[in-house]
Formats: sequence, C-alpha cells, structure tokens
Amino acid sequence: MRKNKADTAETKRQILAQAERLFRERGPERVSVADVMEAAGMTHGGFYKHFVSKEALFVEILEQAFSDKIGLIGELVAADSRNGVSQYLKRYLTKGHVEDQAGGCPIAGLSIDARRTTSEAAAALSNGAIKIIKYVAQGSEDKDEAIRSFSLALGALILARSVQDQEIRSHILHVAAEAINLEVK
Amino acid sequence: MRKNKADTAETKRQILAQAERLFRERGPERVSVADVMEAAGMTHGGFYKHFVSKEALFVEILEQAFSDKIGLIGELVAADSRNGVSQYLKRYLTKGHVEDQAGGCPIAGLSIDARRTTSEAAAALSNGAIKIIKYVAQGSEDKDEAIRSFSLALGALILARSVQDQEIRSHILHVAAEAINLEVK
DNA sequence: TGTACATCAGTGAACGCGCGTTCACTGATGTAC
DNA sequence: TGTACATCAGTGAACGCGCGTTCACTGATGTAC
Repeated sequence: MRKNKADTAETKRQILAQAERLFRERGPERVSVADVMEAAGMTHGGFYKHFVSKEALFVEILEQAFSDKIGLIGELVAADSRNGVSQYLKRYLTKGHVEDQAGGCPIAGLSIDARRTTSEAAAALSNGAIKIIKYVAQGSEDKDEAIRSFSLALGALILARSVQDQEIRSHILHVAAEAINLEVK
Repeated sequence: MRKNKADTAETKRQILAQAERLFRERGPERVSVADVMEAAGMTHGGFYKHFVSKEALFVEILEQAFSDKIGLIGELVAADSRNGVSQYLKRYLTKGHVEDQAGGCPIAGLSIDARRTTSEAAAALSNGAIKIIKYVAQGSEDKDEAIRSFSLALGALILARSVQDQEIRSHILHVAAEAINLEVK
C-alpha cells in the first residue's frame, strides 16, 4: 500500500485541508482523528505517518491558514499596490465571509482554540497575527490606521457571526465597510 | 444531606460562576462536569440536581454572562449618561481585560464555542449580542457610530489577545482606544 | 533491464482512559397533623 | 411544640461510549547490484 513521494505529499495536503475545514466548523475538540481521516478518504491509523499527534496537526493547520491568508493579501497588493489591502478588507466584510465558517480569517475562526490548546499553537497564532498586521500595514501609509481598519473588520465579522438576524448582520457589515472605505480608501 | 432553598440557590450560583470561569479559560470541551463540581466544592453526581445536561449549563452561562455585562453597562450609563458607554469601551481596551480570559466580554470569550455547540447556545449568544449592541447604541447619538466603536473594540481585544508580544499588544489597545475617544467622546 | 531486499504509507483491531450520565443511597429539611 | 413521613441535595460507584494512540500486518515503491 506504499505510495510514492508525490502521492504522500498530496495525501498530507488532503488531510490538512480537510482537518482545517472540520476544525473550523466544529472546533478541534469536536472533530476526531478518525473524522479527519475519513474526510480525507482513509482510515484513522495512517494519520500517525504524517503527524506525531492531533495537537501537532492543529499547529500545522494554523501555520498553513496564516500563510494562505498572507499569500492572498500579497496577491491583492501585487495586483494593485494602492488598493490591495482595502480590497482584502472589503472581501473580509461580505456576507460570504460571515457565512464561511469553514474558511476565512484564521484569527476570527481559530484564535480562541489556538490559545487554549498548546503553547505551540498559541505561538503559531501569535506569529501569524503579527504577520497579518504587518502585511496589512505595509499597504497603508498610516500604520496605525491599518491596525484600526483591521481591528474594525475583525470585530464586525465576529459580531455579525454572533447575530442570527440577517438584517442586523448586514447592517453591521455595511457600517464597518463604510468606515473602512472612508479611512483606507 | 438536603439543603434549604437559599443554600440550594447559592450552590447553583457557585456552580455557574465556577463553570463560567473554567469554560472561558479552557473551553467547554476541555472542562469536565467533575472539574466544575470540584471547583464548586462538591462531587460530580449532584450536578444533575441543578442542570439537565452539560449543554444546558453552557446555555445558562451564556445568559448569565450577557445579563451581567448589560447590568454593568446600565450602571455606567446611569452614573454618567453622556460618557457611560465610552467608559465601558475604555475599560474594554485595557491590558486587564486582555489578560482576563476568565472574565470579560462574552462575545470575545465564548462566541465561537456558543456557535459550535447547540442551537440553544447559538440563540443565547445572538440574543445577548443584539442586547449589547442596543445598550451600547442607546448611550450614543449616532447608532452606527456605536456599532463601529464596539466592533473596533471587540476586534482590537481579540487581536491583542492573539499577539504575545507585549509592545504590539499595548500598541493595538492604544490605537483603538484613541480612535474611540475621538469618535464617541 | 532484471532481481532481491528494504522501506514505509495505509489498514483495522486493540489498548487504556476519561468523559457525560445514571442510580441506589444518605440524611437534613420541609410539611401535615 | 412534637411526631411521622415525604422530599430532595449531594455522594460516589458504575455504565457505556468514543477518543487518541499503538501495533502487527500488507503490499506497492524505492534501491542496490
């Protein structure tokens, strides 16, 4: 049943992708190793050929989630150095992002879990968050304004996700987006 | 071993208080019913004389946490109708609140767990969040500005908690507090 | 290119453990007379 | 006020279950000659 190197790497990618989705949806504690492996199309035993523990998987999920997000910001800034970051924040404040609990911002979706599991996970969160702040600030003239804009977007996202009423949700997103457009432009 | 009514009510209050603290620190899944009861000074079996299940406990924790917070905002506004809300938001953006994972804002500390457990917990979160928005908006002339200020404070709190570097933490809090003072006054 | 052996990704049964919940029991409190 | 009985808060052993992890095994892949 051995696989070649390329297949093995692809398998690990699959496990990571499925685990990231499931961890975000249900939380790390409510997803078993068997759930993750089943979603990736395998049985549970093989998990330990790729990760030393479930906690190590979570650390890799965090690292991957942040590097994906930073890649996205990089692309947007490369395409439009002036408005790349505000493009990112506009996307951040859409109904799609609010409803996409399985994807989206890792700070909004995984920060509480990261701080509550291991110190390695908390460190991965911290490193990722600092990088995101730096990348967002990079595209802006006023660094503090970037921190403000990102904080506002993050808070509005979490508040909108907390509220079930669709009108209030939309209103929160709208009000926050408006404020950021004025500030960041 | 039976207790009188007053003692029974006090016991339930104790269980709720200890459970709230533990759930916030470690997350509901990493705290057992036995942990909660031990913290409250009892053995695990008696838990079910007060709550039908661990999930029902979580719903009550959410309801209590929000009503406590709304009570606090009410007090601050009653004491100073003009600046009560901005007093609340100033307190929100202190180092003390960032480090107080066992207390503080229930949206920042419990919203992810609430959305991931039962629909009852998600509903309790939604009701609580809507009430907080209303109470914060009540003290402000511009309702949308209140939503913006609260979103900014919430996002800055979560971002500051995510970052381990003390300087960056302080800077995030400082920048957000400054912006709110300018806006809400 | 072909052969023999080592490697190792994936399988699925088994492990030990902790969890949420139940239950028979205890004895202090509440109630009816 | 005193007595007899019902109630019920809290105890701690026991339950069934699912989880993270281990392990002997399989067979395809990689490697040495």
